[in-house]
Amino acid sequence: MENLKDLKKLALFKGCSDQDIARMKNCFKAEIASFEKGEVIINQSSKANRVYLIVKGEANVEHEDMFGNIAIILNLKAGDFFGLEEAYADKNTYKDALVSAEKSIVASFDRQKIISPCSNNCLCHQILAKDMMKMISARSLALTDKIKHLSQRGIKDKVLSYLETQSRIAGASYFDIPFNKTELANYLAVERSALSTVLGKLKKEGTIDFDKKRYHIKIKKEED
Amino acid sequence: MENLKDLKKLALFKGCSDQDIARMKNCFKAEIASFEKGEVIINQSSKANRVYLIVKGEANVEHEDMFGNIAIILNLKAGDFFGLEEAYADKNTYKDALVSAEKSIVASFDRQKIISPCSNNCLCHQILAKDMMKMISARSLALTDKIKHLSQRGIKDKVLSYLETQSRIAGASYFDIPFNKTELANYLAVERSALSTVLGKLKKEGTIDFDKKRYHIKIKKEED
DNA sequence: TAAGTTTTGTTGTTTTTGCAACAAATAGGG
DNA sequence: CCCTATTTGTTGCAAAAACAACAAAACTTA
Repeated sequence: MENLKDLKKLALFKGCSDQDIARMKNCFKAEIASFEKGEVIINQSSKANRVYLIVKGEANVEHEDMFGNIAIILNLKAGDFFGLEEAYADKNTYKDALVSAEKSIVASFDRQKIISPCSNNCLCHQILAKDMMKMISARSLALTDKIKHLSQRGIKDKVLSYLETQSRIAGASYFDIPFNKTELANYLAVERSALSTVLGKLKKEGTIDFDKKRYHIKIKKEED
Repeated sequence: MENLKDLKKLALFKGCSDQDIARMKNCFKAEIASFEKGEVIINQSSKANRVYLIVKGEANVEHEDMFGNIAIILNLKAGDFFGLEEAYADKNTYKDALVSAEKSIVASFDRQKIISPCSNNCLCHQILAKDMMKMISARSLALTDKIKHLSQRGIKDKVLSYLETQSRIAGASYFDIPFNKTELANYLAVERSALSTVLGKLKKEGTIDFDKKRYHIKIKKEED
């Protein structure tokens, strides 16, 4: 199984030997599958009995509301989990779907095995537990960030809030974002065409510049 | 310290004896303080070296953006934590403020002590660790819910999304929400007066009814 | 490179929201 | 019970966003 080397690339398993990983795969009843862009990895409202790990590629957590509108809740990259929260919080269905955003490899594990302490106490299972805690916390903070963007009045403030955060994360005024314009509109929960108009205005004003997925904040609004 | 009996009321300490709690208070370098409505418990951007537990009353996690607008990110009740995510994710400043929403009692603990395993392994410290995991996960799911509401286009859809979720949580078509109209407008990140108008329209239409903080969903929109 | 598909930009119309100012209702305190 | 502060509802106006429909550009791939 050559997927093993993809697993080993993840920071999550940095201290683990091949044997460790093989044992954990067995211990967690791991399964690995690959998906094409746009393929649904797990459906909204389905039974939450496994935990998913993005091994390679990207996937989006998406929510479809009662009118059929789809919102991208979160963009997951290699090393990110889906379904961990449901496992720990004892929820038995997923409220959102997981959709492959590009060609991806996804591992899944038995939910119960993941959250309970390991019987044959392998060295890195403890580390894994701590890492998962860290990841859930980080995700929670990321969600808070997204709420901050969505709480802005108006598209202009929303997009600037988002871009400033991305800029801060990148530590530079030039940075790439993981969304194209359509996806960004979904992420910010605004009309794509309206977003396009606002972006064009900001570019003309000289506040920002962008090309494809690369952005540049030229004028940073000063804090009060 | 009569606050001890408030602590004991929390589900968090359900299995713990007085001695257990006393020992943990010592072990975690606990401090307890009370706050009036509107009082700031912890300021946005301050050093994240403690973890806060709402012992009694309610507090809101609030974020002030660069223009001075304040958004209520989350409403915390007795038993809820603030700052746990920062502790686990190794962030050293809080991105949001914690503000007492009514008369409240808040305990705080040493961040490092909370996230590392207990030296004198008290029975319930392990349980506590698992409970915290559960709470962080539950919060993450709550944030996802909020994102779902904020992602709705228009105030009408936002408020209906929120009310339906509250109804589902309550398991009834009649339910109380923890916000007054002004707070609800903040939570949903919309103009208070516009929200008022929309609520009035929904009431007149016969879709919902409400009085004070009690709401009733009369007509449930069918799924597609 | 030509054809088809996807993404992005543009524009005009309609609807909704934000905003501001004010009035009515409610809650809280002496 | 009255006074005051807070909350809630209302209205008109201006601004912004949703929506729809289309055009241009960019990316695929045969």
